[in-house]
Amino acid sequence: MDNSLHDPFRTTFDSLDEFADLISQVLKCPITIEDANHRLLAYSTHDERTDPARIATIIGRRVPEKVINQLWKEGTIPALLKTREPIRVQTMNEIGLGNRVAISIWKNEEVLGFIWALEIDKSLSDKELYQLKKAADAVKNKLLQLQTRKNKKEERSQELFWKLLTGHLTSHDEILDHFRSLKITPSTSFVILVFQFQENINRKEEQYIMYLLKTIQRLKIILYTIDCDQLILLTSADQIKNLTEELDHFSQIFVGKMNERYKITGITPVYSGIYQDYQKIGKAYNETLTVLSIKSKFPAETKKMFSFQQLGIYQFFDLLLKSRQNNDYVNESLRKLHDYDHQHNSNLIKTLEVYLDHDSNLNDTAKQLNIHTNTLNYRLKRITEIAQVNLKEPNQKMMLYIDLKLEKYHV
Amino acid sequence: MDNSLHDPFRTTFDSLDEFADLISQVLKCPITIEDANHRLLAYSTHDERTDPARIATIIGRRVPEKVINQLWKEGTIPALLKTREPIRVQTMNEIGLGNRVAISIWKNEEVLGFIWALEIDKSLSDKELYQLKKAADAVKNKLLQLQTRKNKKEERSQELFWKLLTGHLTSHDEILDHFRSLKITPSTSFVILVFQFQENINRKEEQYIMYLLKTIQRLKIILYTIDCDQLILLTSADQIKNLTEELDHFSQIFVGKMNERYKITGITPVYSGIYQDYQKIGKAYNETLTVLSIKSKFPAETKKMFSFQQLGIYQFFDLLLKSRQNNDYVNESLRKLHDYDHQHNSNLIKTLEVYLDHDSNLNDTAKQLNIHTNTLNYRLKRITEIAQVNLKEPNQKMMLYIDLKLEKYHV
DNA sequence: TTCCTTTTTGGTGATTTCCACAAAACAGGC
DNA sequence: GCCTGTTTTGTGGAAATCACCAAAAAGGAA
Repeated sequence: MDNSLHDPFRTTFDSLDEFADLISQVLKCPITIEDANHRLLAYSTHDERTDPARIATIIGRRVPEKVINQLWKEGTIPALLKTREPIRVQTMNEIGLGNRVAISIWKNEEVLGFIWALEIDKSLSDKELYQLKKAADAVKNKLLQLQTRKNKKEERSQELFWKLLTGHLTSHDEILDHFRSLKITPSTSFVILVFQFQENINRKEEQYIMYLLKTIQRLKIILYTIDCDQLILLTSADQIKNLTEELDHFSQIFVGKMNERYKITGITPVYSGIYQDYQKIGKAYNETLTVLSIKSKFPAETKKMFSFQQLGIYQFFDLLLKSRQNNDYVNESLRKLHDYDHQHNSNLIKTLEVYLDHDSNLNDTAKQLNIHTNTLNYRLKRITEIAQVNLKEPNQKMMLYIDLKLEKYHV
Repeated sequence: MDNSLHDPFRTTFDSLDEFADLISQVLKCPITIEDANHRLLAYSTHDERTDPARIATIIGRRVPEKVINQLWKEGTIPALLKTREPIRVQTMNEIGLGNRVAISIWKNEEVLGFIWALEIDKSLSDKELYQLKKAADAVKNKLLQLQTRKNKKEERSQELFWKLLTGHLTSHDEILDHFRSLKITPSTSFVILVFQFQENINRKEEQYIMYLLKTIQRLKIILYTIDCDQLILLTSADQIKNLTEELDHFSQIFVGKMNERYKITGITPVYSGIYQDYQKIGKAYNETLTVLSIKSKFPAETKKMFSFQQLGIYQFFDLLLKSRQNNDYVNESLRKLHDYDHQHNSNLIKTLEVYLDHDSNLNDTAKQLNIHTNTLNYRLKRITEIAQVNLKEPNQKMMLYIDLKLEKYHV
């Protein structure tokens, strides 16, 4: 029938792969179907011509991160998220991407996925582009089904995650059973990663987050959930050499992209230590909450600290602050230095603080203060005289450092 | 009468000075009368011959400390405290002491004071020594009167001291009034000094203590009292350059002499910071009690710390310990190092601790550990690798130090 | 045993720290 | 203004630190 010629996709099909092959046959080019997060859903096998980007996508079952990044930068993805029309992409050799056409799959106002058609030897004609659009329309219900199935699984895994976070699962075997039933391979060591947002996360932002989590492929995320203004992740720490660096990097990318792509700012990343025992997920989660709480109290000093470990002395800061305030104790040494500074317009306190901040390194300190090394030496000598302290005693030194930092919060 | 010739001292006299002159006339030599604590009570003026030690005693209204020390070492004072017979002392030029005879003044089993007779040109005959003994007997009642008068004053000053220690006197003027009425000149700055004994201080020990306090002349003691197993002193901090050193020295002498002279051991000295405001005596006292409490909890690490200031980080030690135990947190870095030490029979933990104890000084640390500097350097490099820490970050370093110390108390 | 890795020790030279001394700059009081 | 004491900067030399390399010693696994 003429009708069937006009729309060859008005037919039933069992699997998405079958449908990909159908499109491929009609358009005479290799076809790939992805979900909204650039995970591979199906690909045609009928046509063996392809390019490196497509191979990588099929092998990894998702579009490589650098390809996604490039497509964002260069505008393809933003365009696909706006229009229902096909978008043509020019060859980008640096990421192994040949000429192709993409179209987004829509359900109401939401993008469910994408269809990619490689233009290996020839460009698609306008008619073929129209057919592609029809294909995108035809596939949407299938994708919707997949999505709801995935949503159900997601719900179950979120439930599991919350049980773990709140410490409701105490038996190791029970936990492993849950993982198995959700087809999650548990890792031998893990880290809890929390992103604190400035405001509660709404539906739209949640989609952005999911998109980013799926497309940033640096860390393996086992479970995730959202709680008001927090994004909580359970990530695997297996086979990562420099974990701290990796976590820092991941957080930085996440925060950076949330900002540049969606203009969401003020996200604070924080992570727990590494744990092997899944019963300790609750503990790890509490650790991150503690870090967030300390960071919110002392934002300036803890700016560059993201884990409990890194907090160092700030782990105890509110405890110390409270103790000092209760005993209304003043560090005599610091008082004397303050007095001296006041009377002589000097800045011994500042000198001491910078010196201690720089781990008693003369060169660095002098450089930071823009003074001669000998001047610094002289000042330090004066400090030991006036404050009656011995800067070679780690104990006294630490107390000075801590009291210096505490002073800033004496209201 | 023959009787009066035999005992020329059976007579009444108004003042002790008058009596000293009487003895001097009878024995034909200069006479000095001291109380049990070697404070000058009276001296003869009839005979102008004398020696440097006597001059110094009269000028300072007490026997100089070094003279007392010498007389203890050389056995005179211990002998005087045992026998009621006169004791002869040979010239000791190094302390300006000429030949002389001394006798102790007894009331029942207690020594109330001493009479000194200088043998400038001639030695006292046996008859004269016998007369000296009679003089000592005659003067005892006068001394007893003085003592009870002094005791009353002491009682009043102790009462004042307790009021100050417990913070019952809040008005500055009121405090000054009390001082004036007790004829005590208040100093502009003071320190509370507490000696913690191992057991309650009994009557005999109290006498020893009073004796030592009166004879150690390094610090000016304004008020003192005894509370069960504690000796509490209010000392002036005026006109002392290096107060800490002075306090350390005083404590050391006190503890040393209590041991060598009276075999009382296990005394822990402790002192407060310097305060100007007499209303803060209570605060200063509490400070010393805190120090004592911390020292009793962590005796090994706080061995050489005697003031709150010196405690440094140990000021918070029990707070930190409690916090760590509550959160059952383990420092990952230290755990890794411990693991490594265990597996490889190494001693990175020890190395790190000594290094931190020595304020990151390579030379000192290497010397203490009996290893080559390069070995130490190598180990430190390994430590940073294994523990994943940056030893140039004061924050991390401090946390390591603190956790290292805390570990020793994880039971 | 040999082989391999880890650890210790030694040596060298560039850089940094520490110390003493002195000249110059500066500030405050008179 | 001048005087005095404090602060800054400069110089120079001894000691310490740091970053290398390399040889020797130790310890473990095949």
